[in-house]
Amino acid sequence: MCSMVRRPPGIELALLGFLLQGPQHGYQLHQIISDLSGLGLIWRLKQSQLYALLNKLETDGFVISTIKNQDPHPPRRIFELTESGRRIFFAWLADPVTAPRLVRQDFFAKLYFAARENKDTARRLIELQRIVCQSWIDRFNEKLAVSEQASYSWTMYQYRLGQVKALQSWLDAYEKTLST
Amino acid sequence: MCSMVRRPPGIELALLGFLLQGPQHGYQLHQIISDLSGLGLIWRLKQSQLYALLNKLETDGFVISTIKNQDPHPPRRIFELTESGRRIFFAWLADPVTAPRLVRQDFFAKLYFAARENKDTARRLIELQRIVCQSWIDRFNEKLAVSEQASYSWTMYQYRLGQVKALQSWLDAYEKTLST
DNA sequence: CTTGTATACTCATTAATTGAATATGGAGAA
DNA sequence: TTCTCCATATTCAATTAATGAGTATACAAG
Repeated sequence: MCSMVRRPPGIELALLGFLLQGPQHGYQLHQIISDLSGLGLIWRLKQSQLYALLNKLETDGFVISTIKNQDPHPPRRIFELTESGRRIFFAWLADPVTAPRLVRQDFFAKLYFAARENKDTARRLIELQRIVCQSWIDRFNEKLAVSEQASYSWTMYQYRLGQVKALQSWLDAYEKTLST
Repeated sequence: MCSMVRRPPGIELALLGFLLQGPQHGYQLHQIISDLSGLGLIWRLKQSQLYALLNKLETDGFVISTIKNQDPHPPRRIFELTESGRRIFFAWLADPVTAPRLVRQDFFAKLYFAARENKDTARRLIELQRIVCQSWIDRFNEKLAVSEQASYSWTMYQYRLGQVKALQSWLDAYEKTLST
């Protein structure tokens, strides 16, 4: 029974993010999060999955739902962000991701919401992520230094170093577009 | 009951790969696959998970297990590759991965076994992956061409393009080390 | 008048993951 | 010696997650 505080995965935080605009029902949220010009590029989830996530968020107290009858239309379950949900969302938004493999989905989800907030929020996120990115570069360089040249791990770290360097370039380029 | 043929995930194929060397028991396989200078850099799995995977592989007929008593030591369950298992492994090994997100784990697992086979196998894999990688670059360029500049999807594709280009550079560099 | 699609959510089943349980031998410390 | 800790080797029950189908209505198009 050691429940502690669950750290919801990025996709749940994204759900919270969409509820900032105001209460929504599940079906609506599913459409929004599946939008192929937005987070649909990052995650795809089935309806039943989405409702499961919303249930968890409600158990954690990050959202509350109320049934709203729309007779004769099917009744809607409206989800609303709680104060606790708002807090955890902004905490998540302010933090860079801690591993390169989280960039593709989690970082870009954060960026999505940061950019929709305002340029400063986006800039702050990029700044922090740049620092973390630099630490990855340093770490991989250290790993390379202690790996036998052309060994499997050396080869692998060469690749990973290349990936994080490409990320760094991208962060630089993106930051420039924000300064205008 | 539409079972069809299950396409096992990369980690199961890796298990088959380790059985090429000869029959092994689960505990041994767990140690081998967890080796931090090998596939342990890519995947980490718990013992109980490993046995679950082996059970699936046996159901599919890719391995067969026999119990071997080692009294008074705990009995071992020895796993052996079947002909069908060997076939599916080499088919997997010969194919490049079909999506950028599969490079980090699946492609590098393939490379691990390809390189341990011989240089030609590795070279063939790299060659094929280069072709696929080029197609990713083309695709992202097309996406960029039809995306509104500085839109979210444009931004995202810029990033993805950078990543696959870095992969391409790495493939080039790695291929050169093979030619010596 | 019929077919198809959009709305809106639930549920039972299957699949995957987890941590713990089991049971023994051997190494090293006290 | 005796105690403790770690390595060996696998299984299992229990929790969690994922999937597809089911339900039921409205509305538009053909």
